[in-house]
Amino acid sequence: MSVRPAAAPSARERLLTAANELFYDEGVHTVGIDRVIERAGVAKASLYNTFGSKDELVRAYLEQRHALILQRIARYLQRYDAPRDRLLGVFEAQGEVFAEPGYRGCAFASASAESPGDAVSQATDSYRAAVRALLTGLAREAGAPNPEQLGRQLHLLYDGASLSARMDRDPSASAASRAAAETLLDAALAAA
Amino acid sequence: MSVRPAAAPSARERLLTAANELFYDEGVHTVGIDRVIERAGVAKASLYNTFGSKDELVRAYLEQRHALILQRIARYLQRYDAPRDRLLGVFEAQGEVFAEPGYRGCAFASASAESPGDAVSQATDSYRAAVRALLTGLAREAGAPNPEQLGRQLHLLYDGASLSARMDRDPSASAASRAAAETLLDAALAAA
DNA sequence: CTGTTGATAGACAGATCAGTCTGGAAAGGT
DNA sequence: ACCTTTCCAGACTGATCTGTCTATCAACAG
Repeated sequence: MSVRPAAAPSARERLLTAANELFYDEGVHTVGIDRVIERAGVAKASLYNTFGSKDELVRAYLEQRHALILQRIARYLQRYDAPRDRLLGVFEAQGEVFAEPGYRGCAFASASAESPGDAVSQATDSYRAAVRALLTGLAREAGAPNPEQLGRQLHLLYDGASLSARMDRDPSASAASRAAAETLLDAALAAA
Repeated sequence: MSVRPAAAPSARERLLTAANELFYDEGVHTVGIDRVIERAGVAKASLYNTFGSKDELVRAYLEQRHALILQRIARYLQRYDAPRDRLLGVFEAQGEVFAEPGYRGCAFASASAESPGDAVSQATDSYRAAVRALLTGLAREAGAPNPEQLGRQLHLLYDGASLSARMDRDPSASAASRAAAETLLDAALAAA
């Protein structure tokens, strides 16, 4: 909202930063309100004035992650021109994320398992629809005869890779998913 | 242990049954000890004498599910002879599970997101290793030149299907995963 | 009949959580 | 200088959770 040049971040921004770190690292359910406001250096009343409830703070946390993830992928795909490379680049971008030291799996999958509720469900549905649209669009650009079908299969790989990277503590899941995506893409193009 | 013909189930059995229903339906973290013992019709002291802690009860719950899931797949695969059909049958079996009314995703993925800890981690690692071995073995029987690689890719699809079926509330994820598995298998065999 | 074993019901302790409320301080516009 | 808005610090409520402990009861072996 504000156009502050480099001033102190607002209470809202500090809360979102703290929530993002704590919720992702330790889990939405494990981390209490007190931990968040302590790290943000903010009064409890400010949190409830700004967000209304913990559920809504969680929603804002997920919406922020949604935006950051898609930005990151878009930035990564800029380095490629060929549609085929751009499609496979999604899985390479995932590999970068997996390799980061604090990777703990898909924030949406974790949050929806930890604390089901309307706010989390809505944020999750929105994120998943965006990923699906991205993959379907890339499949279309790559010339797949049935982009919806290929997009869905790629989404399965995308989900499976994030789950596997977390549960097996193995970032190389992205290499396997990239290879599988390549196979699926080639098969789809061959059938055209 | 006991060889009772059809007598009353032991406290341990009743606890496991209650834990299985409640933990899976509502989440490991959400359901308290009191709910479990109430449904099992068992005293709290009996639970702690039998399992020692909630974490160990969760471990027993996951180990029970591990055994039941693999039994179910094995039973399903008995109807097929051809290695190719048996491999793809894993994804059909998954589809049966997805279509059940109370399906809420992979119990291991949920539990490890909800309550990380040694007991859950160990049970999860064991389950994932078993699934990986199953898929790799089927890939080998089907004649894949690199069964480990194909098994891993199939595991990605298996994980992705369970995550997608839950998060999108769409049991047809298994049809997409089966189709993708078929494509991956054919490509692996063609490369042989 | 009696002593032992194992189960039951439930109170209790100790900790933690979300959310409300009070009281006061700082900042910024007029 | 004043006033309004925003923010901070923290006490407090009521609920919930795991795990322990006491006390009672039933069955059964000797």
